[in-house]
Amino acid sequence: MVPKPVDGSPADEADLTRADSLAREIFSDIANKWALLIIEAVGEDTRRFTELRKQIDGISHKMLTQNLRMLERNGLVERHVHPTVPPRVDYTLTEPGRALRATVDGMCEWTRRHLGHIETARGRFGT
Amino acid sequence: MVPKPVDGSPADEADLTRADSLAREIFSDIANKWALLIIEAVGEDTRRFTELRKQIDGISHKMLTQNLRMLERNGLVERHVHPTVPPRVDYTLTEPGRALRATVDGMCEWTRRHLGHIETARGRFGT
DNA sequence: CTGGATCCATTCAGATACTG
DNA sequence: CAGTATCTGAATGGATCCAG
Repeated sequence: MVPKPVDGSPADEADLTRADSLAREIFSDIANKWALLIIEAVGEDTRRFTELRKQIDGISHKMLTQNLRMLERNGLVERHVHPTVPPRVDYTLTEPGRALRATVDGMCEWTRRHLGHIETARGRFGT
Repeated sequence: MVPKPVDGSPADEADLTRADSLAREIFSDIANKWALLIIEAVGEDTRRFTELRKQIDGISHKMLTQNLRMLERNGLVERHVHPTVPPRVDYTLTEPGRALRATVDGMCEWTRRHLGHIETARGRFGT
């Protein structure tokens, strides 16, 4: 990510470590199962809360809201509340969100492509 | 990943759900902070246990071994034990591991590119 | 040096109940 | 429908000790 806090010039050392720790924090946020699956699930469309809940399968009400808030906080998804009754909330990816999704697509594609290799690797490993 | 268990032809339904659940399991394995950071850290080179430990910073002895075992089990890293004393163990990425690393690179690049956007998004969000 | 095992605090995540 | 809050068991992760 950022090479390493090898030791910078005293002047911008603080900035470097701040940027670095921010990067690590963001990375930790998004490098989790649910966040990535949610980003995948929203896709190019606009999705409602319940749609996402059904689409992701296995995710709990709590984890979905929690991760959606986190993604919103980091500016990856946008939240549109329609002041109707019953309420309707639409989620869409922001531009950075869509950019991230492209790389997540890569991971999904990777998973599909290497399913076989992984299965045999597990066999050799002994479970 | 795999669209959804919408309902397949009875014949291969079992296979589909098996492949699907396997894919989800793998995705859950690798979509975690440490696994991705380790893959990044090993890179094109061959790395020793202690090198990784120093390079990743923040990772504990336990998490490193645990994740290395998991990555090995899934055939993403290879483990070479030199029967010397003191022992020396080298880790390298397998071909699938390197392929995955390419997509992880994308995520790192993404993080760098959008640091600014995220910081301002957080400001607007109110923390 | 590498790595397993154990103990223990913290965190996480599911279930449930309650609002607008 | 969407979301918050709380309670509780389960999983996580760090520290430490031991071994080849």
